[in-house]
Amino acid sequence: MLLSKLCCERTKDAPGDAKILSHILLSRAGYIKQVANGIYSMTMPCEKMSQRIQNIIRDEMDKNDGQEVLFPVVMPREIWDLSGRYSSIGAEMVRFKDRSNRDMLLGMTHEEAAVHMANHTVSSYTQLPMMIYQIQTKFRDEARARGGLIRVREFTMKDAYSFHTTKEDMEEYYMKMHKAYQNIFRRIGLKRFIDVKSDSGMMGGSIAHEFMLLTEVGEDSIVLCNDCDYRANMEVATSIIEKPEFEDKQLELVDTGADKTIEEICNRFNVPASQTAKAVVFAVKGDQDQIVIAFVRGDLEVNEAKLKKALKLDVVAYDGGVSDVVACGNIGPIGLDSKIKVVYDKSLEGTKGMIVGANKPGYHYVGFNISRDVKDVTFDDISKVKAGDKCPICGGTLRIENGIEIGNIFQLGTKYTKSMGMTVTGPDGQLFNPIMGCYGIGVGRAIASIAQESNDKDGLILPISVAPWQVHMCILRQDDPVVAEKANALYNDLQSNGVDVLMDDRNCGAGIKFTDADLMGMPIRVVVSPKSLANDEVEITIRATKESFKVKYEDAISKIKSMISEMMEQYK
RNA sequence: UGGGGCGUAGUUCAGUUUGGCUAGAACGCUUGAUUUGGGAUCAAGAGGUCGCGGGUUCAAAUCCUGUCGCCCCAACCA
Repeated sequence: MLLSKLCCERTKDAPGDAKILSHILLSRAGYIKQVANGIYSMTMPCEKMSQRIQNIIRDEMDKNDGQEVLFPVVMPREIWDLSGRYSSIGAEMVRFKDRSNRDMLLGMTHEEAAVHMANHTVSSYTQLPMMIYQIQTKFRDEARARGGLIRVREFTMKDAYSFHTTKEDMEEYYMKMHKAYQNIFRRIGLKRFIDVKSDSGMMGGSIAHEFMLLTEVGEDSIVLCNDCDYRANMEVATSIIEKPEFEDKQLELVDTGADKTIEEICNRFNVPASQTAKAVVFAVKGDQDQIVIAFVRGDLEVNEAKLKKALKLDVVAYDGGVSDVVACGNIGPIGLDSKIKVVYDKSLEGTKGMIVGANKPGYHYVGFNISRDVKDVTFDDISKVKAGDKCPICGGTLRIENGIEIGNIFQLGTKYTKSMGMTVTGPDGQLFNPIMGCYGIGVGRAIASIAQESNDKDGLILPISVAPWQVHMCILRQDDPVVAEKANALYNDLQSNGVDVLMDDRNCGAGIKFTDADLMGMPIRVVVSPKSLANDEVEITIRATKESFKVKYEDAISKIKSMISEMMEQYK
């Protein structure tokens, strides 16, 4: 490809609204152009990178007997009614009517389509296990897209669906896909990625893992142990809660004046926050009258994902004032309206000598003993892990990092096969619902992740496994006919030797060419100039290290080819 | 869905507070000359319904109003 003709404009300035590095660099290099909120066009270099990533994904899927298929982008309401998700998914799913007034939708995930396909093709257990996958555009009308390609509304995704006769078979396959995912992320050149246990969310099912790129700009919080390999998404992370013992005293109602916050109470009584309990008010989603109060120890926070799981209810922050609930701010466990649903965190189990609100203006209880003072309490793990907590596996110290979700795998079970009525004849001649797994990777997000992780002050540093071109040739003194001829000959020979080359054939200064080459990030730069040609040499520079050396013109092709295969080694 | 910010040339922005001459700069682009190893110099040039609609005014990029779009924070997020 000749750079002079490439539809891809590099700029010195990033768009004013680009805030994070991957967005800035991909924009400046001309790889992406925003068309609307969360909707981007990709120029040729970006699309080539996308295709290389897709081919690596394909390779790993095919190694696991995946069958590439294509589901429709537009689906009728009916198959989504079967799974119940036509109504359970909100505004994120784009719905519309076709010309004959039928309800249609844009695919945001394809479990329904996968089950529909499998249901009409598989009738015997002898056809299982089977995995089908596609690489296709999805549309999710996100409440807020952000960060360039990090979180978009329209994106290319690989989604795979496997069908099994037994749970054991599904679990075994799940582990294979887990391994395939690690291979994919390593092969596209990501370094700081990990897998974490995650919440299965609205996908349903039991076990799920997310693959995360650790980066400060990540939207997810990940809990990691410094001493063992425990790691989990904040949504499901647990820790060993240390429980300091406080003296068991008689329950006493104390006038605490205007003091309300944990901090004020701690100061008044000179006690640690862990000797208090705090109440956080929620309401059931869609019904602000149905109030839920979560009690956690004063030094902890409520983890909403865990709370929802414990309640088996979707809750949201209560938007009314606290005084609507108990007529004052001092919410406590004693004497609450029985209509209010109450959840206690495990951190409060067995506690004595605590200070809690009294549900009475200006008063708190001191000496609260939960097993003595409250009837029929059950405890759930609903608190958030904090940095410095003890690891639930080894007792080591936990830390928290941010991450971008780059892939996820779910053990779905029979959620979709059952609801959509997919049955297969088993070995015993009886019908059963196949057990499913599903596995997703966002291709655009992978590109953003590479850009986010692999760069320096001058621009992108693309791994050779995904770089749109392996070699970026710069011709200095394009106007010199000898140089131009030699450069063109090298360009053609490299291509006929199977090397992907981008050649900067513009008649402009060296600085401009080097700056653009650095920004665009191809792994190998080859400079052809009068200076080097005077010694019958060309200059080769490695983008990642800026290491530079000269080779004889006639040796250039073999040297470059051997460099490429050497560089490719680590992405095999 | 709350809160905040922004919309002026291909790009990044100034100008809006306090209405007033032909709407500006830099980068990019075109032409010519001189240049040519880390974003060159000189000269000439093209490029704008100031997001869109309505209103106030002798006069609107500027004030009022409606609307659309974009960004950030929070909530949400298979």
